Amino acid sequence: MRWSKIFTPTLRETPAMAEAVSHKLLLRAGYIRQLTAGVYSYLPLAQRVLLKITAIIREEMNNIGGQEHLLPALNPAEIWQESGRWQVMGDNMFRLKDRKGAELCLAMTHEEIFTSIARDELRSYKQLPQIWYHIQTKFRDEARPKSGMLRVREFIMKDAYSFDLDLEGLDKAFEAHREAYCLIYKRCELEFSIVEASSGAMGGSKSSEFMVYSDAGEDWIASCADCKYAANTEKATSKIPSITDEAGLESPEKFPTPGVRTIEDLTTFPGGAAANRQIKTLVYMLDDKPALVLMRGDHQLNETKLTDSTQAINARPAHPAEIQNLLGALPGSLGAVGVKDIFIIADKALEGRTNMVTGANHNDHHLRGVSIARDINITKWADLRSVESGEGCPNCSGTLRVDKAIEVGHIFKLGTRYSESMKATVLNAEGKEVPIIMGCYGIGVGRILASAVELYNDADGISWPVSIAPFELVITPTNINDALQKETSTKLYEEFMAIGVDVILDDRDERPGVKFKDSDLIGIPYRITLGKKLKEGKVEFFTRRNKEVKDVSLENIVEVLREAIAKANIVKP
RNA sequence: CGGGGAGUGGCGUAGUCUGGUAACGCGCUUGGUUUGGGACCAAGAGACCGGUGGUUCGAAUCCACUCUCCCCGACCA
Repeated sequence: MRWSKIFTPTLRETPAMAEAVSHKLLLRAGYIRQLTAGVYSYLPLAQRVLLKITAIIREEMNNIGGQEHLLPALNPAEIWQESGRWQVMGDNMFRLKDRKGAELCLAMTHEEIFTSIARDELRSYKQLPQIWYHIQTKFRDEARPKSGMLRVREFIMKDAYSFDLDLEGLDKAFEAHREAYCLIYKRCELEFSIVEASSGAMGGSKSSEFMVYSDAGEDWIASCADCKYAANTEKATSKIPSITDEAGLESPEKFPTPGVRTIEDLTTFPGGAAANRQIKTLVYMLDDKPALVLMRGDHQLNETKLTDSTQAINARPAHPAEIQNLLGALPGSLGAVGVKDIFIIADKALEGRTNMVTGANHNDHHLRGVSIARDINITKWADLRSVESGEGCPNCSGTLRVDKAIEVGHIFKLGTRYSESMKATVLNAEGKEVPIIMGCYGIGVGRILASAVELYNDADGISWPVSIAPFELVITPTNINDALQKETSTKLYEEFMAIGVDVILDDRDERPGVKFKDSDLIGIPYRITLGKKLKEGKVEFFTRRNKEVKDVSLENIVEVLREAIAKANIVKP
């Protein structure tokens, strides 16, 4: 490719809308343009990167026996109704009607479609196992797209589905994907970690996420330095010191607390209590049914844990009016003592506690001397608490830390969640009809691209890993009007192309500074510069990542470059 | 959905409070001089100021409504 021909609209200034580093750089370097919130056009540079990422994914998926399909993005409502997810997906699904009024949606994921193919076509256990995948555009009507490519409404995803006769087969498929994913991320040079995660609306038992630690991420990961424990905070548990209470009063005692609205207020109020001696009472609507959620005063509720433990599809905090109606008081004075006929779920950290303080369901009044078991009619106990940095590792004596991360992949053991609801069965060796055991395995292709930029950038721009860079090498004659430079650079360019190096020749009639700035911004890993020393048969070899420059003779330059990129495990798209 | 911010040539902004017919930098075009880290000089092109309605002799500026985007939160296979 000649630079004079490629469309690379680089910008000197960053568009004001961008916040995340990857978003700014991808815009500035001419990779992407935004069409509307959460929807981007991938310009030629980005497309080159995407093709390289998907080539790596394809190779590793094919290596574990994956067979590539390409499934529709436009789906009829019926198939989603069959699995029950037409409702479950709620507002996150883009829905539309065709001219006949039939309901359709834009697929968010493809369990239903792949399962329907399996149901229609797989008859016998002899046809198992299967691993099917595709790389497709998916749609999600995110409430708030953000951070450039990291949270979008239209995105490219590789998703794979495994079909097995039994759980052993599923375990094997799951493990095969785990290993393939590790190879994929390694080859993209992403530093990642595998964490336990919630399965959420996907259903199924076990799920693992592949996370890239980055402040641009949206997930919080709890991890232990002393052992291998790592989990998304929506799933993570921790050890915390137990608290010994005094027996306290015979029965709860109501006392006035004018102006007290928060846990914090009550800790300083005369006759109040430390946060860890308070019961925080939250009111949630779980699928439009009210529930009281009880937490220790100093603990934070994790809503994913709440929905996971109650099987609720939608959970939202109740509105003040709903709360007033339900409990007769407003937030700040709420409690569960004496409450009947309402679902009450309590965090395990409250188990066995006595002599606590909580709201009295009477504005500006609280109760002291509350003993959970004696005074509150708990419907269900569950782990609802978000773990915090500094708490104890659940697996060893280490300490947990909590960091932000970008989710770049997620693998699930689905089991029979879809095969049962959609009746995808095969006959086993005994001639008995059994549901197919499924797994599903996703990779966010655009997120790999964005994560790589988040990980590899500096003041001058992007510094791509060689394996996914839009070009591996740029040849830069500092003055294209110099006959020797022009001739030599063209010769080198053709030579590198002939041996399969992905090279771009910067044949523009621009000042050297412009060329250097552009190639640094775009992030091409290696540059060969032809300048004054060319007359002595020397060119400059520049490494983008560490800015190292060395003079190399013309005879050796091909070999030097070849060695440099040999280390990257490159697949040609 | 709650809170905050912003829409002015391609990009970044000023102008809005205090109404008088749009300015600056970058980029772009042409000519010339330059050529190792985003050159310089000169001459140009390019904006009905997000939209609709209103107030006014006159609106980018004031008022009402509305659309869109960004950020925080909520939400998020």
